[in-house]
Formats: sequence, structure tokens, C-alpha cells
Amino acid sequence: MGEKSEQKRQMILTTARHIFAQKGYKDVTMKDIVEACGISRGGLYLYFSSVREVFEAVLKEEEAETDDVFSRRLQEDATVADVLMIFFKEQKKEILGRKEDLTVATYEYNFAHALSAEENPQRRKFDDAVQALSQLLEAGMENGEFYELESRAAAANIMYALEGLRVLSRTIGISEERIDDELFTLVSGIVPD
Amino acid sequence: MGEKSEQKRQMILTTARHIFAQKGYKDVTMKDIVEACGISRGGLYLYFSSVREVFEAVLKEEEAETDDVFSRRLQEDATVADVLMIFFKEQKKEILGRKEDLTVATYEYNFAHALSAEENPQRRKFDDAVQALSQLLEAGMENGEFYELESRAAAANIMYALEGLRVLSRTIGISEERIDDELFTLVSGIVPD
Amino acid sequence: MGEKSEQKRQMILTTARHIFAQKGYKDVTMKDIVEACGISRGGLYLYFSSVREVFEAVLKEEEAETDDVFSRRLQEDATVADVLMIFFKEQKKEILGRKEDLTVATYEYNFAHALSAEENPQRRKFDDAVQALSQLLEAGMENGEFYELESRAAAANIMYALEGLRVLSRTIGISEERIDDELFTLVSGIVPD
Amino acid sequence: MGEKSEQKRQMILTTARHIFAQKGYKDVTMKDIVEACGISRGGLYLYFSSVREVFEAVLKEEEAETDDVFSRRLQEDATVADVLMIFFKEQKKEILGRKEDLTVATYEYNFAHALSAEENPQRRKFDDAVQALSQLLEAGMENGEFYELESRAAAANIMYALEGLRVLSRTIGISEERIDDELFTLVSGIVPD
DNA sequence: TATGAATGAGTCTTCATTCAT
DNA sequence: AATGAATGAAGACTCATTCAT
Repeated sequence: MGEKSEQKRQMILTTARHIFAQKGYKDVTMKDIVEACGISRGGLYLYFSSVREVFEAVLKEEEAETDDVFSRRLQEDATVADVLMIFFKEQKKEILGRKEDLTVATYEYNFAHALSAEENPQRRKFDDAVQALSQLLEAGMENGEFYELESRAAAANIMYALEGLRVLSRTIGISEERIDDELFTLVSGIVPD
Repeated sequence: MGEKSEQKRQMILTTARHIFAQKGYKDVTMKDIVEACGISRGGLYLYFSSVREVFEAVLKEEEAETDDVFSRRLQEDATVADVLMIFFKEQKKEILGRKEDLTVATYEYNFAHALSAEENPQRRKFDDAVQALSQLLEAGMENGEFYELESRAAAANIMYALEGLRVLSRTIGISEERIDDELFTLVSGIVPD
Repeated sequence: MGEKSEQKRQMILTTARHIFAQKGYKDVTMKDIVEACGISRGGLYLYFSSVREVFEAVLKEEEAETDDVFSRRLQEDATVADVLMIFFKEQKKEILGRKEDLTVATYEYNFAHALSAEENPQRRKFDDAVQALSQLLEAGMENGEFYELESRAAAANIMYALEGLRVLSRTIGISEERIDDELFTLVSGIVPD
Repeated sequence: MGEKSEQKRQMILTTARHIFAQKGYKDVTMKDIVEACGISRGGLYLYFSSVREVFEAVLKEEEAETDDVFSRRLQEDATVADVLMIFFKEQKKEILGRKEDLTVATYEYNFAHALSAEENPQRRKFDDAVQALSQLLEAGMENGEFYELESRAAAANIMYALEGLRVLSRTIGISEERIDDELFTLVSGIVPD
């Protein structure tokens, strides 16, 4: 595949990402993608042979672009608590769905193609996040900013609650106030004051 | 609609429930339902005019059958902690998806037909559960079985975490061990020992 | 068929007439009739076994009710010209479609079931009208109210022109002014002044 | 759409024209067209998305092919009366329906989709014909071939009568003799002798 | 007579996918 | 690499008509 093709592939993925963000996963058709990209039906098939493949490629891109929030932040000079607050702030934005995101599409994708836990890339991503958060908590405990906690369990608990907020905000709807309340509850369990 | 048709309606709902439990919501077609029920295409339309209508009727049935876990249990002679444990045990079973359930179908349904929070019946159900759990926690605090907590916030926190477990077990997959760990964490936050 | 059934049959025809006047012939379904009449599907079939049969019965009723305009009027004391004017006035009303009428339905029915000229009842109706108009013209000529004309040809010509107006007003649309113009032209060809 | 598709579009229209001429408008289904054309269901939808669209395209074609009878004839050396006779002869052929025509289909189409007079293309066509005939009459009057008449009114009257013949020949049936009689009547009103 | 549940054929419409160019 | 016309399967939906009650 020449450079030009690579560019086209990128274009397709970028365009498709918008579509998935808007329509989720299950309603997206090859036709949707073809039309949004302004390419030919056959043209799309040269790169991807199903909506599923397109989505998987979009997800892979996503992963590549997302670097670890914590490790990045930890290098800067900021208290551990600051890093935690930044993390929660970003989570809140994502939960609210204010930025174009693939949350619903990803849920739908996972429902549709139940992968074994091992081969599921989101699984690894989640575990990594738990791991990173856990380390952050330990760092906070060490320098006395946080309560003494079972870091692993606390990190997992936080991640479950955030995931609950995320899915509930897309299903039954959660007000910003409720989200703030819960984030406050979570923080209260970690940081004195 | 005579008694016979009422029976048929019930049969359709029962059959459809199985289908939704197996295939979720988005993949189910009128044809699927028709074939599973062994009735004619037109026959189904006498009762429901879309898959959505069928699903909504299934959900309504479900709701009617589900009575409030807590209020039921509280009347029996058991410690509050016992009631809590029973609640968690049932939640675990549901999270594991061992019993034929509509979790995924309901998620897909909600993604597909974003209802305003007010008109969403699942919303009320969730709020009710938070409320009931909150009261249970207060009961436990009063008789000294539980820690002193902000009951409302604690109840919400638990419900969010459980929802997170529920959705994650259908997407990235959660091992029974992990579920047990999290339930233990949740219980530890409430009951001393 | 008892008296009660006869009443029901009448009710069906009356109701169906409204439907045909509104929707024409080709779009009317047995379902439409059943619903408008508030009777059961099977019930309708006891009286009529197709939309066509219903429509034919409606037409037959119609015919029975319509008595000959001219013979009726001629008995009253009025000039022949007066009778002619009344005739044209009624035609105008019908052409404009101001009264609920079966014009379109009848056209559609005739297009759909091309009958031989002999067995077509509308054919006889039309010929009768030509005949009556012809006699009216002769009466007018005899007493000097009208020009001397080939009465048969003149009557036919008028009826064709009126039919043209009728169908054109339902297809391309004809303004009231145009209708008046044409009626004036027709009258001018008969009555001096 | 390349040249090849343009050809296919033409083929569809030609085939569809036969169907409309045979079955009228209301009974024609997309399936009829698909089968007569020997193409796939989806294939037809690439060109037209409803029977209505097909019919409107057929009508548009028709219009494009039909050039104005009168203007064409007037350039040749012939008496005005000759042109008139040719016009009537063509009208007779059309009224008799000897050539495959869209009369009934067009009526049904107009009944089904009542357009405002302004946007109805047949309306313009009719008005143009009245206008052309009117000019022809004036030409005949000028050179003394025709009676002195109110040309506009006479032209309109003729067109209405012809339309009446046309529709009646498709509904109640009109014998060739009757048509000849009426055409003779019309001519007699214009040309002495 | 009358009901209305049930059937199944018929149409419409959309898509994934292929393939000649 | 790229195009886009073409196909046919799949699903939605509506009706005329029948039949047990």
C-alpha cells in the first residue's frame, strides 16, 4: 500500500469515526460510510470488507492516540491530588458525552461481538487504567495526601462506579448534578478534607 | 380482544422475551418473533406493530412481576445486614448473567431510543432502588449494624458500581472473582468486620 | 333478508358512498369500509364480497334516486329557457365538485372494469340525458325561444363539452371563471341574446 | 451516470410506457416494471424510487417528443381548413385509442395526485393547445375560410368537447360513428359548407 | 346473522457484496 | 487502485379472505 492509500485509509477512519460517534455501531452501514467519505462502494471494500472491520480499525487508532493520562501527568510537577482531580474532570466530560465519543458505539460493538475477555482490547485498556489509578493512589498514600486504602480495590471500585455513570448517562440519563455528587463521594473516599 | 387473544398475547411476550434475552434488541426482527411463535406474519401485527412495541410490552410485564426486593425482605425477621447480603447475592447472579436476562437488550433499546430522563421507566426503577437501598442503610445505621454514612450518597455509589459491573461483564467480561472482590469492597464500606 | 338486514345494507352503502366520494374507487379497501361502518370484517362479507360489489350497489342506488331533471322541470310552469338555465346551473355545481360526488370514483371504476358499451349503466344514463336535452331543445325551438338547430347533434355536443369540463376540473383544474365562460358559450349557441 | 446507464434509463421508460398504456397507472407496481424490464428489484431503484417517479419521467419524455401540431403544419402550404382537418383526424385517432396511449394512465395519475393547476404540466399543455387552436381559427377567419367567431371561446369549446369524447370513449364507450358525428358538428360550427 | 382472530400472498424498500471496466 | 452499476436476499407491512364460534 503506497503512501497515498495510507492517506485514504486515514481519511476513511476519520470520517467513519464521526459516523460512529453520531449513530453508534449497529445502525451504521457500508453505504453510510461510502457516502460520508465521498468514495465509491468498491473503493471502500479495497480497504475494509465490513463495518465491523472499519470500527475495529477506528478503535485501534483510538487506542494508539490515547496515551496514559497518569504517567504523562505524573512527570509534571503537581501534587498527586491535582492529578487525580484532572483525571476526574476528564472522566466527567466523557460521562457527560460533551465531546464526540465512541462510548455507545463501543458498547454496541461489544454486545454484538462478544469476545473472550482475553482477546478484548478494551479489557486490557480497562485493566491498565485500574493499574495506573492504583499506582496513583499509592503515590498519594505515600506522601500523605490520601487515606490509607487497599489501593487495588479502591481503584477498581472507582473505575466500576465511573463505568456505571457512563452507561447510565447514555441510558436512563444522569444529570450533571448527580455526576458531581458521585465524583465528590469518590474523592471523599480518597482525600481527607 | 377476548380471553383467547390475551393468552396469545402472553405467549408472544413470553416467546419474545427468550429471543431478546438471546439476541439483544437490535438484531431482533418481526420475522424472528413470528417464526419463534409459530404464528403468521399478519397475526403478530394484530398484537404489536413493531419490534419496539413488543419489547416495550415485555419490559412492562417484567416491571409488573418484579416487586421491591427490600420491602419484601424487611418484613421477615432477619438482620439488616442479612437483607443487604441477599441483595448483593441477587445482584451478583444478575451481573453474571446466569439467568436469562434482558440486560443487553435493554441497553440496546435505550441506546436506540434515547428517551428523556423523565419518560424513561428504567430511570424510575433505578431511582427507586437507590431510595430503597438508602433506607436499608439507614436502618442498619440506626441499629448499629452499619457504619455511619451519608446514606443517600453511599446508596448511589453502590448502585453505580453495580451498574458498572453489569455493563462491563457484558462488554469486556468480568470474572466471578473480580465481582466477588468488588462486592466485598462495597460491603466493607458499609459493615464493620 | 329480513328488514333489519336491509337496514344494515343501507347503512353500509351510505357510509361507503362517503368513502368513495373522498378517496375515489381504487384506493378504497374492504378494511376502510369495515372500519367506517363499525362492523366486523365477516359482517361486511355477508352483504358484499368485494369493493367492486359495494361500489356497484352504491351506483345502482344513486341511479334509482336520480330522477330525470328535465321531465320533472317541464311539468312546472317555466319557460324552456328557464329549465335550460337550471340544468346548466346544476351541471356547474357538479363540475366544480362542491357537492360530495362520485365523479372520480366512477371514472376510476370505469377505467378499471372496462364494460362493453351495452352493459354499462352509465352509458344508458348518458344517452338518456342527451335524449332529454334534445327534446328540451326542440321544445325551445318550437316556441321560438331557441335558435333552429339540429337538436340531437347540439344536445350531444353540449353533453360532450360538459363531460370535458367535468374531467378537466378533476385533472388539470379549471377555474370557476373558465367554467362560466364555457357555459356562456354553450348557452349563446342556443338562445338568442 | 455514464452513457450506458442513460441507455438503461431509456429502456426502462420505454418498457414502462407499454405497461402504463396497458394497465393504466394505479395498478402498476415496481414489480411489474422490474419484471417487464428483466432487471433486478434493486436495479430499478437506482433509477427511480417509485412508480410515480417512473410515470412522471415517462410523461416528461412524451412531452419532449410531442411538438406542436399546428405550428408545424402551418408552415407547409395547405389551407387553414386542411390543417384543421388534420388536427381533427389526429384527435379522432387518439380518442379511439387505436394507438397505444397514456390517456387512462394520465387520468388515474391526476386523480391520485391532485396537483395545483399551476404546477400541473398537463394544464400548460392544454392551455397551449387552446391557444394554438385559437390562432388557427383566427387565421382561417382572416382569409375567409372560417365563420367569424369569438376565436378564444370557440377554441376552448372545441377542446372541452374533444376531452369529453376522450374520457367518455374510455368509460362508457363511444362508437366511431358518434365520434364522427360530433367532429362533424364541431367542424360545421367553424367552416361553411 | 355476526364476530374478529388468523392466514399468507403480495409489494415496497434497503443493503451488502460483486464485478466488468 | 478505483468506480459505480447490478444483483438478490432480507425484512417490513398491508390486505383480502376464511372460518371457528
